[in-house]
Amino acid sequence: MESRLHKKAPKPRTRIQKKNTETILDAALEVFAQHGFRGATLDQIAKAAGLSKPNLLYYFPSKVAIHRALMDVLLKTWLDPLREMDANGDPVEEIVAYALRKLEMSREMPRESRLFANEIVQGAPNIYDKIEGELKDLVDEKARVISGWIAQSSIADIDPYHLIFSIWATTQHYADFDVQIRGILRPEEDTHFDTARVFLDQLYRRILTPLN
Amino acid sequence: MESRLHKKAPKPRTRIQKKNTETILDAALEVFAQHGFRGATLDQIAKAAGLSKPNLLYYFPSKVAIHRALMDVLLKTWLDPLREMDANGDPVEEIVAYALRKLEMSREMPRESRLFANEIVQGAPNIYDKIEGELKDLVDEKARVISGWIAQSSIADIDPYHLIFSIWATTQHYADFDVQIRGILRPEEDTHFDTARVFLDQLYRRILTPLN
DNA sequence: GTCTATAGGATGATAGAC
DNA sequence: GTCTATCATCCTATAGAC
Repeated sequence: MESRLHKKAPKPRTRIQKKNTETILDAALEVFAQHGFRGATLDQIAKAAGLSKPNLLYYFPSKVAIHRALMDVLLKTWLDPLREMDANGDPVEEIVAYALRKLEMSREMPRESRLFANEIVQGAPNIYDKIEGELKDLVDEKARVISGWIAQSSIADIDPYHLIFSIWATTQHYADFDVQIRGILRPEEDTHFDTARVFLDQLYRRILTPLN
Repeated sequence: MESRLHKKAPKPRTRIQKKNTETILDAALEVFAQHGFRGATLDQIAKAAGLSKPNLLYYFPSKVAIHRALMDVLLKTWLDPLREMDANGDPVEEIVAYALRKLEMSREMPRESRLFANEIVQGAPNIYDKIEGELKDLVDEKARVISGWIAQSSIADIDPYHLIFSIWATTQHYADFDVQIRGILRPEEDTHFDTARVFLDQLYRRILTPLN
């Protein structure tokens, strides 16, 4: 017998269930990312998923349940690039590579970035505990690594936390403020990700390289 | 007789009208910034303004009218710091000063920053014309100024547009992602704006200073 | 599992007394 | 100018047929 403490989406057992669950989450990602939690409606999600509204609610018990399911996956994948930063690698290269990986994520997963941005800008009502928890823990750990690199003069002396913040800001900006950037740079194709890559590589390489 | 082409808020003529209009806009700024356009309700705004809902709609004909009134003021004040960047000043100092002014705005006007962020992340439905218009024009103009400085070797050779984007990103991040930063840095008081100032000063000074 | 129909509540906006 | 009462619509969620 299943737990009754929390209403949950049924664990997808059949192929159809799994497929529908994924379709719904993908549709929900699209809609939540563009309109925010409150601005998104089940009608929009249902339409995007090609299902009826009640059928949506057969797979997920409520609107918040869909959003929560998305958020659970999001934070994990969102932090993967930072986790990969290797304390034993070359300091400058590790940090620059991290920034470029983040930029790559903005290009490949702009919807996830905007979903996250919507949540944070509005006060992180649904993931504040995770920010104070696993996110803070990971950042603290990596900040210590960076501090170590600074102590051994492998990189220039800068605040590790604000360095990480600046990497988040500059890279996610290309996904979150995409319309603004397109409005200014105009070009039809997305060549601005290439120029952004060059810029950020140059930017972080220059601040990190020790002055000696 | 008044124009019937566009429903408008009554021009505030008496002191009371002016005061109420301002109270409403301030309340609306608070609520829209935190919940986005769709997430905000007239009830919330009315409560925050200390007025009844119908009384709100006496001063503004609709919810969108309030939002529009806010957006009109916003874009202007938002671009003021960039306008102040002086082609005749010292190049490095002008750009660093611009970045620090933007950071100051994030500290003093976080609600405006989040209002803007909400609008852009969700695709700028209400101000896209202004982005393609006055915003693009101003950025183009200042990018030319920066290109001139690069041409005369007063600053290092970097993409002017992405430089401006990075200034927007790194500074607005402290307002828009405030909860995240607080969750990680934790301190009770807002000392992180001081450390951010030091960091950004250092950051932009280092990339801009020519290598010669 | 999927649908139509609908309950039940919130929300933007208006009517009309004062 | 400001209020109470209310309308009309939209939205989340459920009931129940198939």
